[in-house]
Amino acid sequence: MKEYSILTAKEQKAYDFIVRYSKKYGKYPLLIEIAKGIDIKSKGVAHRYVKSLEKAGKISRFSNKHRGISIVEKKPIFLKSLGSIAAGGPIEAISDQQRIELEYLFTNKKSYALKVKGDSMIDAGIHDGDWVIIEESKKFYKSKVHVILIDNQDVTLKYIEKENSEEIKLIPANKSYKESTYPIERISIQGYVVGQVRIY
Amino acid sequence: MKEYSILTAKEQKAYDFIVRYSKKYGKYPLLIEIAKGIDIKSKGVAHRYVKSLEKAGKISRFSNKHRGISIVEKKPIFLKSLGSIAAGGPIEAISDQQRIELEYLFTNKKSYALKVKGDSMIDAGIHDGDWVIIEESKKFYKSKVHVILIDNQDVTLKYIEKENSEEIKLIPANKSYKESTYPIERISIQGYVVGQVRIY
DNA sequence: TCATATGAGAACTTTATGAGAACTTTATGA
DNA sequence: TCATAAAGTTCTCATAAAGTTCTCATATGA
Repeated sequence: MKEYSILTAKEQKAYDFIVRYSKKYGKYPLLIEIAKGIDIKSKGVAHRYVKSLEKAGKISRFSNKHRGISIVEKKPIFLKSLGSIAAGGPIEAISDQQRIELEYLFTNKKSYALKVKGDSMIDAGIHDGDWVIIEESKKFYKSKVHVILIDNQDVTLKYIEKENSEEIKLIPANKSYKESTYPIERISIQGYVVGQVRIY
Repeated sequence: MKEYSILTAKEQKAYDFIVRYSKKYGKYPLLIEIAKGIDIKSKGVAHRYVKSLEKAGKISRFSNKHRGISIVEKKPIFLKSLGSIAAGGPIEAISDQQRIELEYLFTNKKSYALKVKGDSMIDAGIHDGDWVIIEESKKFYKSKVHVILIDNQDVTLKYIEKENSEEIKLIPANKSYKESTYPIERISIQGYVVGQVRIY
């Protein structure tokens, strides 16, 4: 029995048929119709494919019901809007535009997430235990928080400034911490923070 | 058997073929197709390369499955490991468990998102422009940040304490702001903060 | 010479696919 | 309600194709 979600050729064909049928007739097909639709004669075999599709999460089924199939819609990451809560307060509902922005943050192939330890960036609103979303970059920007690899060994989150042609200054966002200066060759910029997430 | 991740010439050729094939056909190749693709005749040898690629972390496999190969993306949505970046720094990689937690945060049916205006909760790490994920609740908890509707009109984010049987105290997380007390009938608790997101 | 990389191909195991019988459950009409 | 037809479920049997493991063999460089 299958344990993964890659479909075989026939499973894919069966799935495609179910989608086509339901769009055309507004209802889901019988097993015997699926069998005919994928050029086989046995409804038992059709049933086997239907069970595989269920296991793969492509459809859901109501056991024993006639036409007891339904297609599973993929649910994207999205957030519901505010609904009944009145506007005008210190919070506002999220627009579709912002929703897309958020979706991008989590699906962008060039970014990855790191969990923060320590509080050296607390004044930038990045707390111990938060996650930061990093976009890869070799360059640095004055206003962004960067992921920096020091001596190919230690990783840290800091603001960056160019001290002179051979040195770089790393600036924490916490008054209890000091700035530090490193020669360029000891520093490797990994990327910068594009997002931050906290789970309570 | 190999213990390191440098590919031999033929392994690289096999990997390149798999990438090309999957882009061209939208599915992964059979062993015999890989063999042909790298100019050899033995599917047994192709299998040996495929196993090496798996060991090197370039692909993953579903044993015995036809076309049971898939290419490992270097940067999945939520990074599995830090790669060359050593541990011990102030950040750490995210585990699958945490990834599920995050996914839940955004797909949970009972929660919604609000955008924060103002800085009354800044000491709790909730800044102006952040989004907070709210889980609906009529009850309140001393340690949680709540969404509160006042006089059915104004919405605010505050900590809550019970002052006495008829009054409730709303506590901001910002020393510049004062606590305020309201009679219970003017207050409606909407939910509490379970997550927070910031886009830079 | 020894370890490694490479290749062929046989032998074996597992998967993918199909037919269809036998049985259970559902839908439906009298 | 109840009988019956229709649909869903489970099962065995079968076969081709694909994956896996293995031995044998050659070449090459340290």
